Amino acid sequence: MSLRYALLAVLEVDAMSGYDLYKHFESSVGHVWYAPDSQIYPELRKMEHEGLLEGEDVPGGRSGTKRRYHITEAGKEAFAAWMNTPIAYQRERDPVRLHATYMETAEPSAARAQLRAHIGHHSEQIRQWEEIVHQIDSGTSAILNRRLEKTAPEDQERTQAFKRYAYEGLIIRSEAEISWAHRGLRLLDRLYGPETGGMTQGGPSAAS
Amino acid sequence: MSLRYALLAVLEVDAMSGYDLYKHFESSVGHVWYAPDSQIYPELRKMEHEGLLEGEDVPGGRSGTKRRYHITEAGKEAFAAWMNTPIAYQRERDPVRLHATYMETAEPSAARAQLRAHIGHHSEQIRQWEEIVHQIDSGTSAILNRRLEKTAPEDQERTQAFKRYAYEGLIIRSEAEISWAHRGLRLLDRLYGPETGGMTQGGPSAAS
DNA sequence: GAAAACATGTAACCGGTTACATGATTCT
DNA sequence: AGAATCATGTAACCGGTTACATGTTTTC
Repeated sequence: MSLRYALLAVLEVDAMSGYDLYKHFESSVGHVWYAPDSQIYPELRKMEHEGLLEGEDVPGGRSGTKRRYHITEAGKEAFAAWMNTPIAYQRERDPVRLHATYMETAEPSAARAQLRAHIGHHSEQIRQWEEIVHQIDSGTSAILNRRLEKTAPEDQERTQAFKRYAYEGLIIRSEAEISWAHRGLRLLDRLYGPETGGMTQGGPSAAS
Repeated sequence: MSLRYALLAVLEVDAMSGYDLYKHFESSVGHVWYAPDSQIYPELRKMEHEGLLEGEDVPGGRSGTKRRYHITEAGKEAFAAWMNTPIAYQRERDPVRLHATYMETAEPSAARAQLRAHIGHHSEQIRQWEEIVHQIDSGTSAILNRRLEKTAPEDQERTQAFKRYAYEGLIIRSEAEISWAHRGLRLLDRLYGPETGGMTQGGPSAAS
């Protein structure tokens, strides 16, 4: 249900085609709300039908025409209403914790691999997000700059601050995951003994 | 896709009816993987059809008969295979961060309410989970004890340790959310000034 | 006598995933 | 000439949500 608000958020800055939005999602909003093209196109049509957007065929694109959507007053209102409405919390459905709950039934090597993959995944995520935080701080984020151009000067600091704040949240979350996974690796060492039969010596030396 | 593994995990300890499982989900696995009864009943039928479970009508229940499912060898294998397979990470879809990204467009009071609700929600979660951790530690968790009865003595410590570990993960996660939300409240104070027009004085006094 | 718990479902719907389809254009 | 990019979709499927339906039995 959030896809449409992600789309509205982007379209508040600029009118765009479905393809533009799809590309946009790969680099900006997509970091917090992924959507494939096959979901974006029908959703745009639906939103147009509901009066949140207006589309017009412009002859710009490579192949004849493309459909450019711009946000309507109703669309702006819908977005503002969503922003001022508290989020409804979903009930827990956490595959990682479900898996961990029964780890005694897994092979220790598979459990270790799982936790290492968890660390790897979240480390990579943090790396990406920190890059973006850096771009936000240094004013080198093309997408944010585009948005700031359309923002009243007195609101620019806030716009920037909240973008940064959202990415900080992602980073904090992933850091918590990593520290939990390290704890899990130590637990595995305690319960099954330190890993045996490594291929090479000189693995991670004692570093807390 | 994880529902069936949650069901298999429970049925490894004991044969049960759909209703038993539904009740069970409210108190144990449901903490990491919620499922409503309307999803459990058809899934059990499906799993029976696929040979992971076998069901028999037993005349026990209040109203005539009930269908009791027990896990088959194929079911045990499917669960073991799942346990030894790394989890596939889903692409980001994070309503809280999506919301935070555009917080400059919300009314400051709504943004504050949002973050306070976030803190409230996760505080309550932590409270519940810590209670369970305490039950695990003190050996007063009926469900865990039931499982431990069926566990080989040399595996009991591990079983207990991983249950605790999973709940620790939930707690760590929520703690990270709370600290992020506090940071957000401080950010709101900085950007809009401290909250005005409170109804009562003597709100939260300076406590870090 | 009413409410809660036992017991099991169906049906409509929604959001999201994966795969397939098509065709032009621009870059290498 | 072939690959990548532009551009837009459809269709089948899956997992999950919400609401509705039904009837018994136990507890207050």
